[in-house]
Amino acid sequence: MSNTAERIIQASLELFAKKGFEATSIRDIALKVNINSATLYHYIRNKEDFLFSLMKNGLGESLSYAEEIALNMKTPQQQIASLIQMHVIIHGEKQLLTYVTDTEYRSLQGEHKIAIKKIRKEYEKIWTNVITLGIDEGIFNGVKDASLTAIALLEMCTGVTHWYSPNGRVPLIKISEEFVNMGLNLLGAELNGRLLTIADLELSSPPKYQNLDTNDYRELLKH
Amino acid sequence: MSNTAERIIQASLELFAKKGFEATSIRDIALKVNINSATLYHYIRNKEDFLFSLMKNGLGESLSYAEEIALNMKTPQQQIASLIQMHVIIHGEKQLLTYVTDTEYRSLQGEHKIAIKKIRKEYEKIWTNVITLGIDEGIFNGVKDASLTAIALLEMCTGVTHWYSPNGRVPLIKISEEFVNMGLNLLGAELNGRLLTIADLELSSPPKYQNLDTNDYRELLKH
DNA sequence: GTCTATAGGTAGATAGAC
DNA sequence: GTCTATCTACCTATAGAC
Repeated sequence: MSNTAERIIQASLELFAKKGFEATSIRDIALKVNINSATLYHYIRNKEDFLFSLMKNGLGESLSYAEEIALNMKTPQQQIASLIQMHVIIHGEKQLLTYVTDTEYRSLQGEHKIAIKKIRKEYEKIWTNVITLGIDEGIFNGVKDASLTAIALLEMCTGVTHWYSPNGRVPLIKISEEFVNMGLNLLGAELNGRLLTIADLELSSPPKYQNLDTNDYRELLKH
Repeated sequence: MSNTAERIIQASLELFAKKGFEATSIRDIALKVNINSATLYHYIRNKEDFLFSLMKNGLGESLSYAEEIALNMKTPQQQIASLIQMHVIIHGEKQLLTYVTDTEYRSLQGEHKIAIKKIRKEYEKIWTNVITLGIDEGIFNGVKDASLTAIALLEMCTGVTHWYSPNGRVPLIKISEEFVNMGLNLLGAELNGRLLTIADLELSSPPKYQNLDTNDYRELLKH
């Protein structure tokens, strides 16, 4: 795969994140990559299809991680903690992609919009199921409505993509741990009469999501 | 103030929310209001200035509510509970305005961008201060980093604007109460060894933010 | 307060040469 | 794989009549 393809993807993500998809023109991307705008169409079918590929790729990866966690982690506490940590780290490490994915849904059309909505729903369903299980088993005693709780937690964690900076005061791994603790608090997960924390859980450490920048971009383009 | 002005604002909010600001043309708005696109410029200076006015108005109202809460509520528990409830209800009742305000920051330019950022920071500061106070007084024992906690809570509550539906399963007032409970859990606010809930707090009830649709639109337009 | 007409520019996308 | 040239459509905004 050519270097030009990777540069197109990187430049597009930067522009889409900074200016927004609609405000970014084909010529803006071409200028940043230092190619002619007509050359872009050798790599992409059209602008909207390109956005769809980016979003599908980003969401698909998160979904497969979530499925793996739901399968491999034993207790609801470990499952929700791992989901939170994975979600936060991905939204920090792959900030441009998650930011674009989270903000440009409106620019999708027809079947593309339906397909992305479906992936989102599957992802959310995994969170809801884990929380439902935790409530039913009497582990999460601070909440009653699993759907509402899942959506609240998801929005809280997704928000990381809006404010996180790699140069910020708190490193991403620490942020992810604090978010796990806040999540466990929110759920009312207790251990021996005190609030459960991430230190009480045996999670795979360090999480394998930490280095995600070696992406395979092949599926994002038309060839 | 003419009826046309209100219809312009309503149509614009609907289009900006559905398609996005950049994807909405002056002609789209004019068509929806059933006027010529040139007539629009009798009411607005230009498209970007109009967006700024909408956002400034929306954020300014939230900020003044937050200032009132910080001033009138006595304890950090009451303050954060009221802030959460107010934020959630506003994001449900004024969904179009908050949605546009929360998603179109990128389309602002120069001084407008700076001004909106400043209001956001002031608003966030109120939340951070309340949480700091609660931590210092030993009331919020589940968190340590007030800034991180404030931003997490804010993102969680702001998310309501993305998924809330007036026709949904749970009424807005109930959602706001659940969010207060989740927020208190997250902070680790306890009472006699158990998690504090909204029922333990004496909040003004029903909240005055419930009916907000009688807006004064005068400041949003150029006259 | 609303219109017609239009200026001046940029948009996404394609044809076809090399 | 990259370019020049270009089509058609649409964009924001304004001038000026009524």
